[in-house]
Amino acid sequence: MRNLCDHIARLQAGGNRSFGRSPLAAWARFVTLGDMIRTVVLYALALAAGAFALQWLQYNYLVRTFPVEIYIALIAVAFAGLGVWAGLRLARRPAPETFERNTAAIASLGITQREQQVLELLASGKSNKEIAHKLGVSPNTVKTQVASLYQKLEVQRRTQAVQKARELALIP
Amino acid sequence: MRNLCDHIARLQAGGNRSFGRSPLAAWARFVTLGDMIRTVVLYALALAAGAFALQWLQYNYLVRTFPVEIYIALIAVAFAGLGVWAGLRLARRPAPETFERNTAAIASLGITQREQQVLELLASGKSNKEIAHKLGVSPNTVKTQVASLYQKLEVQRRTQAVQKARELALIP
DNA sequence: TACGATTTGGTCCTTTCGGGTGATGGAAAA
DNA sequence: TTTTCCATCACCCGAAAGGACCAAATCGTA
Repeated sequence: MRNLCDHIARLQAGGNRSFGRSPLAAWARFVTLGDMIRTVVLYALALAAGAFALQWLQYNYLVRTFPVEIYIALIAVAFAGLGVWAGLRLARRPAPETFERNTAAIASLGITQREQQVLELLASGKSNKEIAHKLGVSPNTVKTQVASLYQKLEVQRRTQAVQKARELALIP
Repeated sequence: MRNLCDHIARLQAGGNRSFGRSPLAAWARFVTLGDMIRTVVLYALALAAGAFALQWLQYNYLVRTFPVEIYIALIAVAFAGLGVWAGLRLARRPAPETFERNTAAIASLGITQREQQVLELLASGKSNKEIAHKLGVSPNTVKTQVASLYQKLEVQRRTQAVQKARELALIP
């Protein structure tokens, strides 16, 4: 149940420390549904407005004055610009600095809440004694919990534990 | 000379661990000039090809068969699609996983090359003995260098050293 | 050449860490 | 109700790490 090798492949897919290779993949993973819908609606509205304006211009002024090529060029430029804007907006990552804890990994490794707290303090460079003081428990307890963490993470030293926890997105 | 507090403000600006807020800023910082030129040229070629195709269609078939509104819609859709593609391409970050060592911080803290090597191995979870074996020196030497690192980083434990080095972008 | 920085190595001592074992009380599940 | 899991604490022992010294060899530069 606690075999790391069996889990890593699945778990790492859950972490968000690895960014997608294509912008579309990145967008699909990070943009919320509401954000997507808003963007699409905005783009549709802009298209409609543009089309309306073009219709109006067509029947009232432009076609009687300029050759059709200029008309075509204007449409092309306008919609290309709209497309670029929409593309940039779609590709924008909403919150680059957020960190989502890989709860799937935590659950799968059987790491308890208390052990999570200990892990965070451990990763921030605290000693067992400091962690014990901060959590209001005995240093011996912290030792036990740290040892349990080592077992579950399959490491021998605290620097290795920090390294592995960061890889698995257990801590920021 | 080794006062951390005096340096952190300046040094942290040199690290690249903070990503730009707007996609354009991110693009400007990460996309190379060559990449930009290639994208622009590709887009221009696509525009030219589209315009040529439209001209051909206009004088040979479409305008004699369909009303002008359909023609306009086709142009709009085509160029909007082109724009979206170009926008996505422009917004794509070329190498999301790159890490630039904060050499300014390293120099300012007076961290030597050998100490950098030791720091990386230390951060990867190795013990002093393992580091000594990997570098082909005595464990005592590694102890001295690690102690020197602690002084320069103003920390007491190796987990703190890892933490601080990561903050200052001294290591990935 | 002399000086300073770097790299290397050492000793002695204390503290911290890591592994192992065992035990207790409470809460949740079987 | 019994069992299991979690959190807590204790003890021992050895290994690792850390502090405080010292001191060579090397190398670039003033």
